[in-house]
Amino acid sequence: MDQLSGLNPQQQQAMTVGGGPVLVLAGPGSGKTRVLTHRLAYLLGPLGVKPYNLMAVTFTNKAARQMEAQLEALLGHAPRGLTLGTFHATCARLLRREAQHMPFDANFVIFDDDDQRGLVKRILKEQNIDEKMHRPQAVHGRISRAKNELLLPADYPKISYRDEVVSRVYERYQQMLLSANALDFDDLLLYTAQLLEGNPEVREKYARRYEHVLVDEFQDTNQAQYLLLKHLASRHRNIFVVGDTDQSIYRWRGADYRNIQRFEADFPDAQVILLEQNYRSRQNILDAAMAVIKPNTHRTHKQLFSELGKGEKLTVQETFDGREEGAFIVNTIALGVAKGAEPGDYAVMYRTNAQSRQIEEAFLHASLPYKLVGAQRFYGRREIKDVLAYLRVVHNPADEPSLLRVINTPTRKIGAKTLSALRTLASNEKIALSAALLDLANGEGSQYYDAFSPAAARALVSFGKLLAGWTAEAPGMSSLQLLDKILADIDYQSYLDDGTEEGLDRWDNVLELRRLATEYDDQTLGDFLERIALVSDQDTLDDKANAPTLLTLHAAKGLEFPQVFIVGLEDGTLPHARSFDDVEAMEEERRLFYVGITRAKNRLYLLHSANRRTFGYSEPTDPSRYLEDVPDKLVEGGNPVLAGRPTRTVRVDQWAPPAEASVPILQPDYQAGMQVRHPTWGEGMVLNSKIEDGEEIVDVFFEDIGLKKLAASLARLELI
DNA sequence: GCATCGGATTTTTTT
DNA sequence: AATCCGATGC
Repeated sequence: MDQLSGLNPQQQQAMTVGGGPVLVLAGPGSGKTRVLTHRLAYLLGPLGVKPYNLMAVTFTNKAARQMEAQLEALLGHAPRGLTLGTFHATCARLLRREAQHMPFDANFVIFDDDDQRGLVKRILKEQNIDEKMHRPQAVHGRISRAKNELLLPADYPKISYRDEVVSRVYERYQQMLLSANALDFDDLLLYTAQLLEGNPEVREKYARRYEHVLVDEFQDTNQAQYLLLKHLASRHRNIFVVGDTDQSIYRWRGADYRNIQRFEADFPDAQVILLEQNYRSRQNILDAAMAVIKPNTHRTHKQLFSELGKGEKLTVQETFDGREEGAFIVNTIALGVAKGAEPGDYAVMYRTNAQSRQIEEAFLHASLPYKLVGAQRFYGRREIKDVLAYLRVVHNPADEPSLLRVINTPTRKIGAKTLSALRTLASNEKIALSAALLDLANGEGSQYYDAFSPAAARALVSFGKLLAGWTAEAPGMSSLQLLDKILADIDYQSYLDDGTEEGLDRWDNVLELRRLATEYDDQTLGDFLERIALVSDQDTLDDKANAPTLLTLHAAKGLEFPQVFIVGLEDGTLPHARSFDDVEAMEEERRLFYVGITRAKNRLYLLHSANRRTFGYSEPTDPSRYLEDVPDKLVEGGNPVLAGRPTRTVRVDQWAPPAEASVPILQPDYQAGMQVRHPTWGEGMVLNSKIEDGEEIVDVFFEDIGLKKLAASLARLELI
């Protein structure tokens, strides 16, 4: 295999550079991921490094999976034993392995956002702190920030009264997490960094093991991540990091692009390699990107260049309001598709998740399918959280928040009063709530039975029996079997089915979770739960569906699309109003815009709307100040935002739908004669397929049950 | 113990 | 606009 094939000289240099610290400064589209994968292949192949001695960290699981696949293609086989994953997943694995050194045990659960906020809330209540004055989210934000900066509760600076409160809550928060045998996202990094810092034996073990450490998106590492990398590389000093300060967009969660400077200071012998050639975008797009990022301070200019030609000019368009913005997008896509573009070529990017709704409505209205990136949308749902909470309690009985969530869902007549009695009992006996419940499962034989009123005792006993049953059977069951048993035991389907459409939707979501469990059925319950806790938004992206993608600018990092819309380019939205009074935050907003621009390969649409609705009120807006930095000559018809030009608001509503747009823009994926397999009905033959209301409807003849009409997007058909 | 209603509050971005 | 919270009534 010629490993050097297809790489430019700088990329080759990065791939084959000798040992020691290496810093690759890579502009957008310069083939960062390619370089990382090729370097891994180079180390594993020609240099003969064992997979076991390599670590590569990425920011999303998707990126990790992509690298894995490319690596397999380069090597001809899948390397076994390679440490490749996100920071969080890698740390979680390490902590489980080293749990004997930690104040928690190996089957800890990972608390998500909701759990974290819920915990803070409980503490605020417990300590009689006014939630109005100290918003749970804000308090948690400060705690999270402290952890990212390696500040422990004891070291938390107490300058103001607010600090005093945060510090008190922080301390209790850590206690409560430990007592639930739980870690939050930040803990995964913090504890790992602490372990490596404080325990020389463990540090040596891993520092010896990892002969090479490779890091993607280095500009978005925080202090905890930096410290742990430093320790991991302390023995061999072969640390290879790739980053771009201009794409640093996670300052608010502790990321510190100054880590790049820190790296150069800590490793003065670091070799620096610059990747400037862009293989993604047309030159017009790169010129716009450079012009937009230029006003930022403290940056070294990168001359982005492309050999793909100038390409088409950009479109800067004002619409009347958000509704028309959606209509403009949908019309433009319909027109483009009618002229031969693929629906999947398009992406729509926005600053805040709330903006997606109106865009979705426009797509729904036009019966156009779309893909929405965002894991939270699924995993944050009540029914999903409920079911996961059951699994979590069985996996880790110490998880009190989950226990409290499920103990009365569906309702079992265990209300506030009974709960507080149970709590009192548990704290008097110094046992966990779950332990008390498991004992109560013995009915009248339980030593705790008489501590409750007869009705309360009965309710607790029956729940205790359920819990005891699951806990006893779980070890011999797969996640899927356990899930099914729980769903059946609590009759969750009838609980959800309240006769409304929404109830059915909720049950569908549970079935979707069940499908996910099927995928991970060969893994342990702990792996399954961890997997779910650490999914990133990008991980939910379905590459196969040929439909436009809707996503936030943050979620767009690392991705590319032939045609890109960046919408809501108004002062207050991008830059976001919350950033106005902070110079650094404003620079980050600009970088966010830059990241969005550089996602586009061929065509870029910049949209702003004269009126924007927030909190239910529609208000006039000003175009984003960043639009003024887009050079006149790069924009079709000139940049309308520049002084002296009349605005040209289109009223899309009044457009006659373009004739071409009425052509169905979906092409059937199936055609008559194809052999397919359905998960329940087995093999069959496609008799016909057509597009109806934006859905592909396939007629399939199954041997056993005959003719069925199926929606291609829902039935999980598999081509044979 | 549970359902309903009205009012307040919310939106930045995510592993 | 949508969700969350607390108070009220059953």
